[in-house]
Amino acid sequence: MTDSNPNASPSAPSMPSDALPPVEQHAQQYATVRNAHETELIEDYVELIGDLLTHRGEARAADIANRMGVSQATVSKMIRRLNELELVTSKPYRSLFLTAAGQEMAETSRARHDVVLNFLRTLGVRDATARIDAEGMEHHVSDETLAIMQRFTEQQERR
Amino acid sequence: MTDSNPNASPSAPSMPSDALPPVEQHAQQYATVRNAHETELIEDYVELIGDLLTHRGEARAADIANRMGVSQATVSKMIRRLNELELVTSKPYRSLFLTAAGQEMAETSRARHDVVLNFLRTLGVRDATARIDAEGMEHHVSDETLAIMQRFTEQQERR
DNA sequence: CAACATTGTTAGCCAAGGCTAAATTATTTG
DNA sequence: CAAATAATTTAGCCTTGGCTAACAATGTTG
Repeated sequence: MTDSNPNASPSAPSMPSDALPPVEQHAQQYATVRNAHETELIEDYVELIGDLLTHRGEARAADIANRMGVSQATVSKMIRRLNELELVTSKPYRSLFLTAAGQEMAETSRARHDVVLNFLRTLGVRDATARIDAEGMEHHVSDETLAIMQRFTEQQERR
Repeated sequence: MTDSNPNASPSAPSMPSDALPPVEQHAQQYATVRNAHETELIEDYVELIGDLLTHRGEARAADIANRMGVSQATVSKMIRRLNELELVTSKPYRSLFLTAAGQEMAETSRARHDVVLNFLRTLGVRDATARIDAEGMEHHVSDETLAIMQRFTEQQERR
């Protein structure tokens, strides 16, 4: 057996470079990230479809492809998946709609996204940068952290 | 052509739900995220190997597998990739070492990781949560945001 | 030092998420 | 309303990053 001393100095509260966390905790961190990766693309598509429906009245595959920056073929394949997951309904060659589950996911994602984006802006990050960072961070922020970000943003606004 | 009005109300500074960003910017956001995904696993492995070398003196495939929470076969395959990318050197059945490029990547990743982790702690996020969130956020935080996080943490500490 | 346990590698499978090229369906317009 | 254009889908390819099972090398210990 290697790694026989799994938790040398479990928490050295804010030093430059901590010791390694206990094996189980460490593995849990990575597992959480892998997990997030599985759902995040799905959420991004659903969120985008929701936004297109809200702001444009319809969500066409071509628009999604343009905004995602991928080929139409990729979008078409993805829509099939979203259909299987019962997040969208679609008739061939027609615009998309969200199921109830899809709408809920879209709203949740949108809300998280907004909290993160506004938090970054409040911190003083430039708008374009904040948008890029928020897109990536959105799926990796726990509910706990999200709540703290929200509170922080509100406090700053109340100045 | 659909989506013919690409930038209705380009920036409404901090309202609950913004309008859609211009198509090119929107595509850029997603492209940045996709890009990050390509490198982040590599960086996580390299960072972990660096940490194991620092704190344990050696980096064995079994330890990596345990800490990553994946099978040894997966690690073995990954090590081959890291070798091809000239980030690590390895002899069969022996411990790993980082090349100069690998060391640089490990240090950079570690530094980013620490900034994000300490920022979250400073915000008031619980340690275990902060560790999980930092692991995911690390690869999606721009240099600009990172600098702001660093400054924020330092300011709070100086109270 | 032989047997057993641990560690590492290889082969072969799978799903996801990209792509291009070709075929099909809708829509617009001369 | 026919022809041209645009949108969508399908087929087939590729890479990544997981997995299990079988095999090979190394290390440990009775």
